[in-house]
Amino acid sequence: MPETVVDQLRENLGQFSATERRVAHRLLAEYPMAGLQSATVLARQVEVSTPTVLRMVARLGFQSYPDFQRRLREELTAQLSSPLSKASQAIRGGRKQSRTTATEFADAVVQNIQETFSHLAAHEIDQVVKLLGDRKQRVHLLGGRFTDALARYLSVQLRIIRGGVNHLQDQEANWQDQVLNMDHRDVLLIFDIRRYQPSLLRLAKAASARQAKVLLITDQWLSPISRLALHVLPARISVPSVWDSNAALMAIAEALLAAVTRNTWEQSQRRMRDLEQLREQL
Amino acid sequence: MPETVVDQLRENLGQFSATERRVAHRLLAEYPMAGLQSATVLARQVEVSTPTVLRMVARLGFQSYPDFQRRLREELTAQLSSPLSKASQAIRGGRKQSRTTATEFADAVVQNIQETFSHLAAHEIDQVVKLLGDRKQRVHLLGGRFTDALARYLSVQLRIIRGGVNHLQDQEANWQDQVLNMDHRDVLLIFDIRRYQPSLLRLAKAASARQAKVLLITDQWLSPISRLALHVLPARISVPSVWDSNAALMAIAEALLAAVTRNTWEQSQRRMRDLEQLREQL
DNA sequence: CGGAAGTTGTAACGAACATTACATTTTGAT
DNA sequence: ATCAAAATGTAATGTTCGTTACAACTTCCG
Repeated sequence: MPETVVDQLRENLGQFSATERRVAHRLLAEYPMAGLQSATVLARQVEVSTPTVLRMVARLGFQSYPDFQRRLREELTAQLSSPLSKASQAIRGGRKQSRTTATEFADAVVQNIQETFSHLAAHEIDQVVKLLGDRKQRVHLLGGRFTDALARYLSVQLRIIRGGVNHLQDQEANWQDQVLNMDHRDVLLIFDIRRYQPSLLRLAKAASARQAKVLLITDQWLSPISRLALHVLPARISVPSVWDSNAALMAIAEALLAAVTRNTWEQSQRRMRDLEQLREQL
Repeated sequence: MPETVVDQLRENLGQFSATERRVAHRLLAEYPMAGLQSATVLARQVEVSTPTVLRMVARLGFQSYPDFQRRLREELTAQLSSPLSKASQAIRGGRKQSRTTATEFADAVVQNIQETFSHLAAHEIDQVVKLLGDRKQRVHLLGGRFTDALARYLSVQLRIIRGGVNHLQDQEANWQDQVLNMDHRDVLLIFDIRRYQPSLLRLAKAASARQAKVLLITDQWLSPISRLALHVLPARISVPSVWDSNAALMAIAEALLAAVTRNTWEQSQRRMRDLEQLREQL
């Protein structure tokens, strides 16, 4: 027997019809506020008829909608009175295998991010942010087999707030001519985690030899590129899976982007406005 | 200017009449549950007439009792969503002096991931994992402007453990012929967060019309695609930055991949070995 | 004691709401 | 393709609720 309404919702999600499920999703997403409104308002929000909301609540086992709301309020006061409600809620979550493992996975990711940031040097971050925000520098990004998606992600975002951003495409042959043109005004940000790719090291060496500044985001065991890199930001990547997790790397990338955006807000804002105009014209 | 309803109640306690004060005391004692009930019920509990309750609420400056309740709900969600960091709240409030540090950013990301997974339904995850692991299904992935990097990331990983994985490239024109060939044996996994892209909705509609199964990973406000989607996995994306964070989306993607890999380990392992051999030959 | 100002409850009204029955549409199986 | 079953929306109904007007009551000052 499920204890909380959240559990009840999650357990019965499969028995609901498609439309009822949309109601349930809204309740889960905006819990518990969505359920404290009137059924009519809730129905309007998910673009469903009022009876559908009521049927869903009835299928959860409640005698009436007011009954359902009363239960929500009771739960709420109980939850608010205990300070560590959040943790216990996550633990109480569910018994099914996949959910337990999904939660364990999430816990591992959370721990990775916390450890990652607790080990990062503020000085290192500041320097990287400064370089990425410097309009006099050209910025090149790339990653390995799995991490290249991150390089792409960051380059797309960075391009919005500044020019001179270049994502080195996958074909190694294309890199060469671009490296040839590099000098001290170029910044090369590389994502590289195990198993470290020799091709990335070769590129880093070539760029470094031409006075380009190499920045590295890697795992805690440090890619060999770290020896050439001006700044190194290591992240934790271990999770209960055969694969490694790139979530902490992404958190770093996003934190960098946020900082760059904030530090160069006037210029960034201007550029974003121009882009907006350009887009409307097309 | 009092921020919360509690403060407002305490400040105006002196101006209330004796009976009104009893109402206020009840509200303070059982906050905020007492205020989420109907005015009539609340009046009955403190043995006061309904108009007295309404007069008190009016004296607090609220236009109507529903107004008052709305405010309570808003306060409540704000309180529930960020129990651990008052710091981040202060920043969102708009103090320019307190600079958002990388740690605060990381805290927000961590909280996002925790909330995301605490709201995910086990049933939903199971079904998605099942579909992604089903070799009889073809899997297509794509995302929006920023989230397409995630689609790419997941497709690269998924391709290692199973065939029939397709990442729909950015040019919208290229989608069309691929959608034409879709039927009930196709699964379309879409990443779509605000600002939701109309082109993705169009594609989802076309695919859905051809009986392809649409899976959606979105933000907590749910992309319009959610109406067509067979399964929806919502994530939290708010961080102290002008940008949204995709970290929780990535965590979901990685959790899915881990589960699929585990559930179909024999087949996956075989394929990975074959790939390894193939790579050595090249 | 008398009267005015403030306080509180009663009662009536209208709006919003939950609920039900029913018609329509969709789905799935044969 | 055809039909039964399920799902969903529409419309009508009775209830609860918030709101307002007004009368009864209290308090306090002359």
